[in-house]
Amino acid sequence: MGKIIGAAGCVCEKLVNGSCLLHSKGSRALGVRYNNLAISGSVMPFQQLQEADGSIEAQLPSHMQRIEFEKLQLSPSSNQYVEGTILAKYPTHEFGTGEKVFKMVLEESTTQQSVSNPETINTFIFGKLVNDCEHALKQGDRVVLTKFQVSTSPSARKDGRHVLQLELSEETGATVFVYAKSVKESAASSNVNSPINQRLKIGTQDYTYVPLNQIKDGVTVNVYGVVKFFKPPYRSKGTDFSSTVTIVDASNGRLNCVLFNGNADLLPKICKVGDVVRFHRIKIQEFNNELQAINAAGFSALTFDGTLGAPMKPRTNSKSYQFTANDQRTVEELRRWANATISIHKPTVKLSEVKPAEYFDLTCQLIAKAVVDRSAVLLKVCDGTKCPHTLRQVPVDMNTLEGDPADIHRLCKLTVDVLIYDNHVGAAHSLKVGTYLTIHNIHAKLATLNAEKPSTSLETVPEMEFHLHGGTSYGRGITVLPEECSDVQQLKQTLEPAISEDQDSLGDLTLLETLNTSRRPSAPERATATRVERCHQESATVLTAHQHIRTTSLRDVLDQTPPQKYRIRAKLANYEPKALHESVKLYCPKCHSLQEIPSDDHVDSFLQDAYTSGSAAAGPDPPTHDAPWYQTTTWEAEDQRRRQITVHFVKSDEAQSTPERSTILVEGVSLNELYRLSKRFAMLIPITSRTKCLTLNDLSIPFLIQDRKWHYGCKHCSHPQPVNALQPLSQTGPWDLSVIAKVLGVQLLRHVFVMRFTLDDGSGSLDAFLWDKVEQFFGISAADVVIDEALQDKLTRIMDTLCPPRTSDDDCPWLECCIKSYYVSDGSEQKTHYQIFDTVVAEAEDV
DNA sequence: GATTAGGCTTCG
Repeated sequence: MGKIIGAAGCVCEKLVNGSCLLHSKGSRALGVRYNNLAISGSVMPFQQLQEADGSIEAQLPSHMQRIEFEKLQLSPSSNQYVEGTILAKYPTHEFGTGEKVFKMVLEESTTQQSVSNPETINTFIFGKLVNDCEHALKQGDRVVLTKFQVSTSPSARKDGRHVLQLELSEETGATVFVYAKSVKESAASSNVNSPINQRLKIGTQDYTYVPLNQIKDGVTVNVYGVVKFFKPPYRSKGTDFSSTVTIVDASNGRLNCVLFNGNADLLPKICKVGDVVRFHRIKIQEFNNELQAINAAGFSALTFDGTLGAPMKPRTNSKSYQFTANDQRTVEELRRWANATISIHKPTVKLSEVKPAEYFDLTCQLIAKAVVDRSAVLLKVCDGTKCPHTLRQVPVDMNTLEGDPADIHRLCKLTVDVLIYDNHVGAAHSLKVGTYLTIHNIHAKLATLNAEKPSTSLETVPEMEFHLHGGTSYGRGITVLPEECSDVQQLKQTLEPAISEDQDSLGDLTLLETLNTSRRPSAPERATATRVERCHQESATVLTAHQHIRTTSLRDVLDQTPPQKYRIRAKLANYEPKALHESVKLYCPKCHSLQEIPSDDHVDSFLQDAYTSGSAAAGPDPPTHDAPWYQTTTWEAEDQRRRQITVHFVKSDEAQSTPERSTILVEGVSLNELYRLSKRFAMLIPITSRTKCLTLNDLSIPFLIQDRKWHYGCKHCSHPQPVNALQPLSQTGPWDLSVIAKVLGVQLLRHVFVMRFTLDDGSGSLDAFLWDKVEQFFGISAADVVIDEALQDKLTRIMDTLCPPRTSDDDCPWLECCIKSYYVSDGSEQKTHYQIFDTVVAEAEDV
């Protein structure tokens, strides 16, 4: 105890020989001796102090005063000293004159208080002093510097450190004091198997840290370790958040820790593998023939960036943690060990390096986000590098995209779409745009691979998509990174130049890519798209995607074999059918069959036949009585046949007050009555009661009319159920079309536009089908246009614009289109067909 | 007041 240990070669000897400091007892005595030395002016330029109880002031001349970094001035007084911890130490450099210099970064430190907002300062050691202490000083050492000089730091703006820097050389009488390790500590750290644990003096409390290879079952211990694996906090199936952390240390020990807390903030704030953690109070128990740790009462965690030289500021939510110089030393040692231990590292992957099918951790900035559906959130993220793969753009409702449109536009070449699924959706929801994140175990999936296509084909470009799948396997999850984290600092450095570079290289057309959407664009979007597109392309149609693909001439399209996809530019020479109402068909999404909408005549005669055959069959009388879920009314039609009309009013609370919103089941009605009733009632289901129970008709006529829209079922794919199956629904309020269809066993047919466009670009001509299943191309609902005259007029106007009647070819507008080619087998031969996709009509701005 | 999870890839 109390021994002064000389450190640096001859300096040490001189110190030991030239002063009577050996065997002194206690720091006060030490202080006096130093005092004497300092006053005598013979103080050695580099000395080690015993780290012991008591403050450093006691060991320095009494007139010396500590000056905090922030109070430093260009001309310091000679009785000032600074104290700090070596955050980084750089290799020695030799000037042409033979003089040596090395640089250190010092962090202001205190011994027994929590460290908050530490300041760092660049420090240069010159001349002979370099020889004295370049090997003796280590990262993590606490030093006291006297008689230093102060100058302005030329690199302050770049490295963010103090605007001043310290310079020390023997000539000016500078001295470097360094705290020596205690004997006990040295013994513990030099032999990790030693039963003597590393004991660190912290204020009034002793904390013992157990090397991981000495962990025993049934005890509660404190440990230090380097994170080898971790799962970011996630909501467990119980009441708590859970986080799994595997730590390792130099003892070759390894410990799986399963941590729970109702507050995710109280779990360790680990950002990446390699972080250093200090856990207080973990309980060791056995599970699956292995020891594992669970957080015990009073558990607290500190997490440190694992980067060498990074600030010693722990991430924690704990308000009262203690952190000593010895803690700093331990963290530094673990950092050094971990950085030299390859198995702990996880390679960082930038977007520019992503390989197909790879799972990796992506550290990035959140540029925008959008809810896709209940199970997925879209994050648009950027890491400052450009992903070389063709990226899948996730179609998204622009109205739900959260983020600065200018940023989204500016960065669209550098951002990737990441789909976040299932249990991660909640976390994704709460992310703020602009945040720095790590998305752990993101999956880079290549959608298609087809290398042997011509370069103009869309298929040649396999699209990469990024998913964060559900579950927590492999640490899947999202971590919000704190600003000061070294990864964020690095990321910022990458992002800034990338962003400014990108700004210049972007054309206006990229705006369209941000508008990429498979749904019908909203009117303002269409208008914007139209304006941009008109200005560049003067096209009557615009693409909703694939703007990066270059245009192919129709002659080249015709020369190539299907299947292919192209971007083309052509004029609409002709189209069919000219009678636009004929362009709407019924499509079955299940069997993909296409059929005409039954004509009024057809429905009328069907209804008449149904009644006639019903009467002729002389079956049981239609059930005219009430049922628990409907009330029945019958009356006679005023026609020659004294036809009986039966209406069953489905009971619901709403029906009592608003007949316009009620549902009726009708029997024995004519076409005219069907029309009239459908105007009055929200929902109408034509039925027949030729059998004992109420049944649907045979799907030759609409099975349901809702808000005047006639809905049909597929004869091939439906398995009609008795209408009584609807009874349970009558309790649940407003009825949903798809639910009714499902309950009644009906496969709904969809209204679609089907037209044939004859396209001509001068190099060639081809017929392409317009198959507008999602009401995208015209921006008009095919189901609505059937019953809405205004929409029919609009459709006519659009077609007159695309293909003006009675004008010369010169007045025809150009159409920008995506088309794909495919084979259709015609029994004996295969014919090539073309279909338009991802294209919408550029609406006139006043529409 | 116990339970949760206890690393080990995916519906999209």
